[in-house]
Amino acid sequence: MASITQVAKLAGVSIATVSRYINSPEQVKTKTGTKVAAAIAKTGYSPNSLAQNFRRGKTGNIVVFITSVGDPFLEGVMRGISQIAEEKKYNILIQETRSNTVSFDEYNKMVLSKQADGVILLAAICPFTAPIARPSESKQAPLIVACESVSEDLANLPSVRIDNESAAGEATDYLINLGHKDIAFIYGSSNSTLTLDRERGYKKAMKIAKLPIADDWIVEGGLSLAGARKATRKLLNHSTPPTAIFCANDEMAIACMHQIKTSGLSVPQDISVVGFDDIRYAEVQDPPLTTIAQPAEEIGERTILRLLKAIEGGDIGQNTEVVPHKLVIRQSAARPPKKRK
Amino acid sequence: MASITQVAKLAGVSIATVSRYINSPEQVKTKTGTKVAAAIAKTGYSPNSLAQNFRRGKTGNIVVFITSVGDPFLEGVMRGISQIAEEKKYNILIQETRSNTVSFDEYNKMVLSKQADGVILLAAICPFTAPIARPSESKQAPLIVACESVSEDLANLPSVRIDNESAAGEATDYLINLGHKDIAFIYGSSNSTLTLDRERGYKKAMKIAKLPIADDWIVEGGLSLAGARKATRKLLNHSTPPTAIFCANDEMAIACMHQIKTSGLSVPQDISVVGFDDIRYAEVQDPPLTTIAQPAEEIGERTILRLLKAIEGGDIGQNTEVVPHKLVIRQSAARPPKKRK
DNA sequence: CTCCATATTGTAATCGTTTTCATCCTATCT
DNA sequence: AGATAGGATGAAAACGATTACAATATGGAG
Repeated sequence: MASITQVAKLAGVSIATVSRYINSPEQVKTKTGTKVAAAIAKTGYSPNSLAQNFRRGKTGNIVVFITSVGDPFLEGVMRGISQIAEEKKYNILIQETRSNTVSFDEYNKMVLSKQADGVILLAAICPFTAPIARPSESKQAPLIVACESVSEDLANLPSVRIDNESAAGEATDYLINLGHKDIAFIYGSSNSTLTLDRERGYKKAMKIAKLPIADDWIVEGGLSLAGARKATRKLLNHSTPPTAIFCANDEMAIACMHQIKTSGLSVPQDISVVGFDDIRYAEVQDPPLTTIAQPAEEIGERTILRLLKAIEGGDIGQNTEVVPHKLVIRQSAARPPKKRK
Repeated sequence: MASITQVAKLAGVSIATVSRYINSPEQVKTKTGTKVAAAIAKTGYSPNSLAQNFRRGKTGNIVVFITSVGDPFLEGVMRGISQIAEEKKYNILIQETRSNTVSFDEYNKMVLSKQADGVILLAAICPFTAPIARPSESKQAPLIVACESVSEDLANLPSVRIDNESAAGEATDYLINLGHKDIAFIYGSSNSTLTLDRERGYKKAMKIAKLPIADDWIVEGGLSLAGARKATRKLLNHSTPPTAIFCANDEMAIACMHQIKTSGLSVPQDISVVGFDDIRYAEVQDPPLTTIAQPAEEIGERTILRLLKAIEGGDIGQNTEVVPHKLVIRQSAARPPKKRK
């Protein structure tokens, strides 16, 4: 409520002095400082950050877009992001996109209109609608993509992620090496390029192993528990059900395992399950879930470091930074049952 | 980059007209409108929201403080909040507090300094340090607490939540009615008043049933999987282990079940487990977790509605709004084993 | 064609800071 | 004591939008 003018008046100094006292106290004489401090205390003054931001031309905020809170995978990445941001005195704000379709332009505008100094797209399922003729094409706002990969047809956005395709290939190979031939795949959503990458990896591995890829063994799990359960039921009702199911993320794998057990079968004796992401719930499942681990915290750190470099005038680059993944072997996958059919 | 001045110059009109064209197009003649539109397109102009916010004196943002993304419980509450906010044209920003201790004053200042029009504290574990002599005591910023209850010694903050104490009592009663006498409790953290409420409910129910409350049957689970596993191990190693364990939230209950099974016992045949919150992972556990469900979405809606009323000048009130909870019975709790000792 | 009401546009003040530049003071050196 | 360097302060411009008010244009009625 109180403005700097009132503080200045009360302290008997000019507003410039008050401003200096706040932003660089060493510039003002101790004696004046105490007077100002007293006036601030008395008025309960707190700088109007709207005015500050306006004047300074920056907010000190970085907005991270996520699909929704409550996704355990985000935790590690956010930790990496927040730690660095805190050191560098930036404030992290998270915004949920939910099911809203947000175009690339809208993200860009967010920065152009100064609502944020930079933007991170974190595993956000968003149909990256190609930008309509961008006006000042030269000026790309500081924006970086984490975890998600970006469709080819769009600008070559800078990003940090694992090689989802290779990782999915490894997971599939693991199942193949265990002796599985009938391997199904539950993908997330056709909006999620990340999920599509994983599907590609699965298919490639199957093809290399010369194993059949039945169309009806690739089903959509909608990235949700309910969706994955339904998908699993569909697979179990198949005339020749698979002996292994590879799920595009852990959330779906957990639901998948649950559905298998509910149907009276056991994991991994009857059917093996492999997930992706290694969320914290994976290892406390029964059986503990075999999955692909992402270096979440490292991804977060690298992402924000590149973004900050861009914000502070450096070049963010156009390339995709690939970080290593790891297959974490637990107990949800084993050799296929001897007898079949 | 481009400012309203440049657009005005290019369109051959005054900045007032440009402003009007953007904010209330019906006030400007169609012909002028097209000129302005052309200029905007050409310059790629996007209003500087820093200037807008400054001038308008509000941001249109509401900040929700949470401890961390990745907590599945938050999902429902946030859905409720976001839906209403969207209708009312407010923007929801989430900020993680992590382990940082944030004082009440800091939240208050956030609004006073106009960074947000209002603040929601959502299940945020924060030591509500009492405000230091508040200056303009009269002016309480629009701030409301969701889910968490607030310690007595602090100002009577408005809040929306379930009756954690009663709910915990019901859960405990449920175990007692099943025939359990040796019931342990895993609490979250001594920082979390919400957890303390649940502990109180547990103790009260035990006392009413005249059952012993052994001190070493109340252990800290740290609100984490790892912490709860450790706590469970401690309970299992007890000279007379409990036949039932009530956990202050589902996350810990899931870890608790896992630890019990890892130790070669089974749930619920050997030990019953009950959780709290009914996060989405609860029902896909093996066995599905019996727990207390909160009407998360409703909590979110009520919270934001009250906050918006306060922002728009109404009175937010000082009272706690209590919404109904529900015991969800699944398969993680059963009668205690016949033989004991 | 003139006049008036109304629709449209322009001028300029304003929001609360930060910051440049000029001014004034103080202390040190000669 | 006088000169001067440098530290502390103040005056005022600037940031980019919104908006009250004034000015001008437009159109219809008489």
